[in-house]
Amino acid sequence: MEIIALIKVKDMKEMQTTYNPKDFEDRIYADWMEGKYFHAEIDPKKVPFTVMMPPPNITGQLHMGHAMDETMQDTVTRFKRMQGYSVLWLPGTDHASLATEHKIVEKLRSEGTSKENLGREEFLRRAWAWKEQYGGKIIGQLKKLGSSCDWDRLAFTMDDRCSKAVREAFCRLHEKGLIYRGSRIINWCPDCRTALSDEEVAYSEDKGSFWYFNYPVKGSEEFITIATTRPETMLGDTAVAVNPNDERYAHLVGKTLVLPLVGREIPVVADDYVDVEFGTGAVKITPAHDPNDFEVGLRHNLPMIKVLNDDGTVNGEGGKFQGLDRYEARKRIVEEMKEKGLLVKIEPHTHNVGHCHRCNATLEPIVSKQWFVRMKPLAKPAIDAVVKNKTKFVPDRFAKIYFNWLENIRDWCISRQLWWGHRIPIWYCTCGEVICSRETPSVCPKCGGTDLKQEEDCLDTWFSSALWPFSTLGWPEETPDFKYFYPTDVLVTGYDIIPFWVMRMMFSGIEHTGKVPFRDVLIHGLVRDEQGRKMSKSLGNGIDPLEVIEKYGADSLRLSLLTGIAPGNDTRFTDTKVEWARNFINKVWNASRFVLMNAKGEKVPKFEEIKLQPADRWIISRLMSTVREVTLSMQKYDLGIAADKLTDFVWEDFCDWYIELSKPALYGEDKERKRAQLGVLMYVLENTLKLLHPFIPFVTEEIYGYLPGVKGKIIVADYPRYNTKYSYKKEAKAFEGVIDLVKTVRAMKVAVNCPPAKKVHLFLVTEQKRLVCVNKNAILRLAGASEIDFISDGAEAGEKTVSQVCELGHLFVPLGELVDFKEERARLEKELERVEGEIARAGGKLANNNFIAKAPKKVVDDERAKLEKFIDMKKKIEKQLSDL
RNA sequence: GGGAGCAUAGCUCAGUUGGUUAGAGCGCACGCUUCACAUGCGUGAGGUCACAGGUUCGAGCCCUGUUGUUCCCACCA
Repeated sequence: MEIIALIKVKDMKEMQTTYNPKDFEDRIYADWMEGKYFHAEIDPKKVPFTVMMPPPNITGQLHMGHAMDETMQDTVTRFKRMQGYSVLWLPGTDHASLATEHKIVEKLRSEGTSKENLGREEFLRRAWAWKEQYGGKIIGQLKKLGSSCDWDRLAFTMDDRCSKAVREAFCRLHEKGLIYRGSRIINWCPDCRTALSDEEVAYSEDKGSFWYFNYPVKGSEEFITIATTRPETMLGDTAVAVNPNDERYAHLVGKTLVLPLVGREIPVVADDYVDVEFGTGAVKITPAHDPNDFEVGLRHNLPMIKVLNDDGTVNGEGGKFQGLDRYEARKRIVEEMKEKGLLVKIEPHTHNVGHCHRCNATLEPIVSKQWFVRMKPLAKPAIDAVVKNKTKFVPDRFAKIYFNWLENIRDWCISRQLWWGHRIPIWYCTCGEVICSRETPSVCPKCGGTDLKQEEDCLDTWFSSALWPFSTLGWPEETPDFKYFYPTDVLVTGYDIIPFWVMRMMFSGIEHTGKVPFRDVLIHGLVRDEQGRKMSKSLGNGIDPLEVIEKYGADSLRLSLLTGIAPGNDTRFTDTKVEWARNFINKVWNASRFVLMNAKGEKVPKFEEIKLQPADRWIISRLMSTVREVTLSMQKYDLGIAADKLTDFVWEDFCDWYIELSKPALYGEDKERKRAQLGVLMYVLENTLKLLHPFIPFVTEEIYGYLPGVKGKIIVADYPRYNTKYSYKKEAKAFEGVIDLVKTVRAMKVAVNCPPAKKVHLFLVTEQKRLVCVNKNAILRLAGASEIDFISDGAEAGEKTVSQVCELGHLFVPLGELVDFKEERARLEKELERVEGEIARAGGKLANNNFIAKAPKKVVDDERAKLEKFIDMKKKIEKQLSDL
């Protein structure tokens, strides 16, 4: 027997009796950093595997949703790294233009100043300081979680790399005519004072009112009654529309109205857009402040009168209402209309109102000159790529959501009236020339003038995020990184981000690089609170991942986030789940400790040279099928299933059974057998740790360090491979009989209230004598028995026995005074009833010719075997009943 | 109005391409100071898989419909 190692175990005293993550998590992470294990190397001999971290906003700190997102990515990348891929997980943060600027503006306000006071330059200086502070905080949190990302390639959406890519992408789109500037109705946030894209609007059902106003018809006593939810916009009315088929108003079409309070003369127009059934069937038309009215205005060539300033106050068009806030103006207008007798009625009305997804202010649709990306030509290839499976959604139902968005997409408003962000690379010359340039131009190419002014606006933050999969790799340069790592392999993100980001990366990647940016999109759900509510600031129900790490350790947090989850489904975060995870890891810790303690000072043989016993083959077989199942699940990104299979194996098979089964040998006299036993324990432990590592990296690395004969770190160890040589299917199946026997004895003892400590004598009618003999000591120990004897008939077990049919045969246990014949009879009868039910079920199936003819042979054979087994059981139980 | 999800044990959820007697955790009951672990061990109770049809030899799983529920999108001023 070859000796692989004298136990090197750092003194076992170092391993505490309970798992204490604080002892090692930070140290382990530092070791990984030190060893540069996260750094991705361009290695032509390896296959690259690339994941781009969705860059967290620098607005604050990581929440539970991030924790899950990052854990999933880390688990996948660690798995792939161990499988031998050249793994790049590229981390970064997002400047989050609007969100960050909003926060800084708020902060300035609390300091009694404003961004206007500071000026653009000083404001940007502050913003960069903010970035340093919060960006750094986020990175610290990612490290706490155990994220194995390549910090050498850390990116920021406004760093030089990304900025260069943004300018390139903008200019290319502009040159192709896919970016234009125009006056359109856009969503305007009067608080943030910027335009927003359609995707950034959050609608909510708000309670409001419906005001009915009379507009007098010019040169007549007649009125036309309109209804509105936003009276203040009447200042900008340039028509009233009715449905062309509406007989009530047919005579008024073409007539002129006098707009109350303003005095402007406006026409009555006929337009299909108007719903006869709704309101009064007459709609005031404010083309400058309503998207539908805007369209009506275009069709009827109506003037557009903008009545609101950027901050939501009434402008000069509003006459005496000028300068009032929109809501104050609303109040005054209603009052005046009432005074003039033009207010017909007010009805309560609930309607969907758009809010700024950042500051929640009620948005105003406003006509404004903005920059847009023409979406139709870009959407098409992005749809095709998913149709053709070049990019796959996991689970695939999210492809539908993606299609839904792209098929109904409107042009993307990309300009923001903000300072923090990528400034649009457009310059205006006094001669009227508009220059789009990658570099800051010094002269106008048209007139040669040098008085060039750069566009004040910034780009939507998602414009730069859209380039993330390749801008971070150096695009537009054909850098070695770009060539090796792009396209990326999988994008991991939540379903709520599909319209903002996934979709935009898709069309941007295809447009700019000619390739889809990622092969798979792994979509996960939201992390909710214990009651299933979304975690939010306003509810105050958010749980800080760092607090959980502080209390339970990062591994526990990670495992709790990955167990019991199904792809794409929301999950609830509960304390009991983390506790379960902590308990599980403690189990791993103690099982390891047990193996190592027993191995201390022993010469442990190589696994390959051990003569395996049935129990050994059983655990090896279980290990192998676990390796296979876990690997398959991981490859399909079924992390929840993989975690379940793995934890089941570790806790039940390895800890509850195999370790217990191994004790007689470990405590026995036979030194050789003891060493062999240790060899198997060590082998299973080592492989188990490797399988667990992607999920709970810290503790597995820590324990790995204690293993004898192991060199290097587990983070770069080879992932276990399924080996058919060790599948031992038949033997493992046979061994299940031993387990069943032990369980049967235990259950019998409990059934008759036999004290667990009382050793019983077992009598067994079986054909598997050898299997039982080999495992005799383990059986006696686990079942709490004193002796086991083979008999050929139950009578040999004596009087006052209880019996039970089990997989290995028929078990009899004399229990003397404990046996209550009445109870025993009842128990057997209940068992008989169950078995008869099974016989009826299986028999019925087999009596069906269609089943025999159409079901696969294996299914039929299994059913036959089952029937035989139950018939045999029935006979034995009946005999036992008659013997009683 | 359009789309998607969910409905399985008291609670929270798994359930891989349809195929043994539908699983887990927590909780519950009973019993264990068994020399790795009480963050533990053992045994157990608990489910007409929302409802109604259909396809199939066979349905928790596939199809149709119904009900309840959650979410996304669109939106009537």
